[in-house]
Formats: sequence, structure tokens, C-alpha cells
Amino acid sequence: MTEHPWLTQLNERGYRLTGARRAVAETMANSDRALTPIEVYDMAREAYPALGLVTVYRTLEALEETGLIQRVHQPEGCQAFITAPGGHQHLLLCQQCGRATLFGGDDLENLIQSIGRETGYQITEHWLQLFGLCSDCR
Amino acid sequence: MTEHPWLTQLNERGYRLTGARRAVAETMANSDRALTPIEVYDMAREAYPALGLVTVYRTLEALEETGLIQRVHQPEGCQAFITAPGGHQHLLLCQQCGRATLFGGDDLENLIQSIGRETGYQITEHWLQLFGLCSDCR
DNA sequence: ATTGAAAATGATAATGGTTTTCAATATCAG
DNA sequence: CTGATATTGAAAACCATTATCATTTTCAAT
Repeated sequence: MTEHPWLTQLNERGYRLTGARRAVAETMANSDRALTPIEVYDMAREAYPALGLVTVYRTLEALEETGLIQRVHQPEGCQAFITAPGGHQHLLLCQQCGRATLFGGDDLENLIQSIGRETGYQITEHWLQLFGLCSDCR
Repeated sequence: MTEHPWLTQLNERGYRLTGARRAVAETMANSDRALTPIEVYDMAREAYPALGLVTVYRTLEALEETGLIQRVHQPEGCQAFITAPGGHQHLLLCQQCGRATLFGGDDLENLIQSIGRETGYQITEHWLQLFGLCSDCR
């Protein structure tokens, strides 16, 4: 039996493989939009009905710590999570359908460096998030 | 008696001028770092002891709606607010002392436009927030 | 396969920040 | 001044998140 790559990664981090984790991980991995813990709970229970909400919280925490998902900040709240393939990426969210598109922030580096010079800050982290309408919704 | 400009702006928006609002507005206006509702509550009560926490929430809402303060998103949470002089600005937060520096995002416009072209999104809003150490703390 | 220590789970309760409700109070136009 | 209306703060309600804990499951070592 071959496991989803996410589960393999969790396992390598010392997490045991369980039905609950499989259900939560696959729900997140298959979603192209941000999901709240409750949404994950409802969706993952279709595959694993015995799942408890507390376990959803704990598994999301594990997935975030492992770098497989990231928290999404939105005007309405900051409780949602979305896949984070390949580490640090920037988000572009559709305000209509909720779809999320990831993009690299290569051009951002220059901007950040010049801001660091101007302000005297040693900048260690950055967040860029865009909102708009995706090609289908506009 | 001359009022703080923020209070004049609130008044022009139809809000009445009260001691509670004066205390909350001045606490926010005088802070150079992000404050949570509870922090505002504790600080503003020094000037206006009868202040209730509920009124802090309501006044922060009014100040945000009027564009005088903005919500600050941080890894630990997104409940804090900070002054927003001159409308939309970007934040640079010191991870050590919490001080916030504002900067314009002029150079960002080009980047955003090219991302819009690449992704097919019609981008309507953007958030950029930087974290690091300020000149005093590094 | 079996065993057993340690991890994981889920039900329940506790927590704590935010909102709602509502009667009393304060503001301010007339 | 006066009164309609906005505002206030205390208390209660709400609800997402976290802590507790007895039970179950995983999985490495037999």
C-alpha cells in the first residue's frame, strides 16, 4: 500500500500514520482553496466518519509545522489553511469563488532590500497577499 | 476647547463625541505599535476609568471604518490595530520591540500589474507586510 | 504473529475573546 | 432647556479553540 507523499513526510517527522491523519491530509491536499478547521472537519468526515474536531486542529498544526500547509489571512478572518507546495509562496485569492493561486515573489526581493536600506530595518520575513477576481469569475 | 483631529473626523461621520471615544482615539493615535483591544482597554482606562471593553470594540470598529486605524496581521494573531494615517499603507513590524514603521508601496504597482497579466486575475486589493528588526533592536 | 510502551484519539469540559442584549445615561440639535 | 436619539457599560450569550483524560491504536521489538 502506497501512502500519499504528505503522509510519508509526516511519518518521517515522527508522526504515526492514522486514519484521521490520512483523511485530514487528503482533504487539504485536494483543495484548491482555503479551508477553515470546521470545513475540513465536515469534508474529512466523509472519508473517516469517526473523526473528531480536536484531531482536525491537531493535524492541521502538524501539517503547518511540516510546511505542507500555510495559514491564510483574509479580511474576514485568519483561521483558514491552504496547501503550501514548495515552501514559502505568495497567495492570490479570488474574492468570488475563493480559489487560490500561488505565485513566486521573485521581483519582490529588490523592493524589500531597498525598503530595508531606507528604514534601517533588518527584514527577515515578508507577507504578500493579493485579492481579486480570477479569470473565470471576472 | 479644540478636539483631536480624529475626533473631528468621527464627528463629521455622524458619531457623537464622548469621553470614551476620546480616550480610545487618543490611545490609538499616540501609539507607534499595534495594540489589541485589551491593551487599548487597559491604556485608555487610565484617562477614562469608567470605560467598558465593549465600547473599546465598538470604537475601534468606528475608527477602522473611518480609515484612521487598520488591522494588523501577525503570526500570533490578527486582532491588533494600528494608526493608518493617510489611508492605505504597508507595515514593517519589529519582531523585538513591536514598533511599526509605515512605508508606501509605490514600486509594488508594477509587480502587481505583471502578476495580474500572468494569472488572468483582476487584482483589486493587496497586502504587504514585512517583519524584521528595527534599527534600535538589531 | 504477539506484545507492550508510547502516541494518538475523541468526548467532554474549560477557556477566553468577541457579540448581543438591554436598561440607564449622555449628547446635541432645535 | 428639552427631548429624540445615540451611546454606554454590565451581564449574559456565543462560539472557536484548547486542555483534560480514559480509551484505543500504532508500530518497533520480540
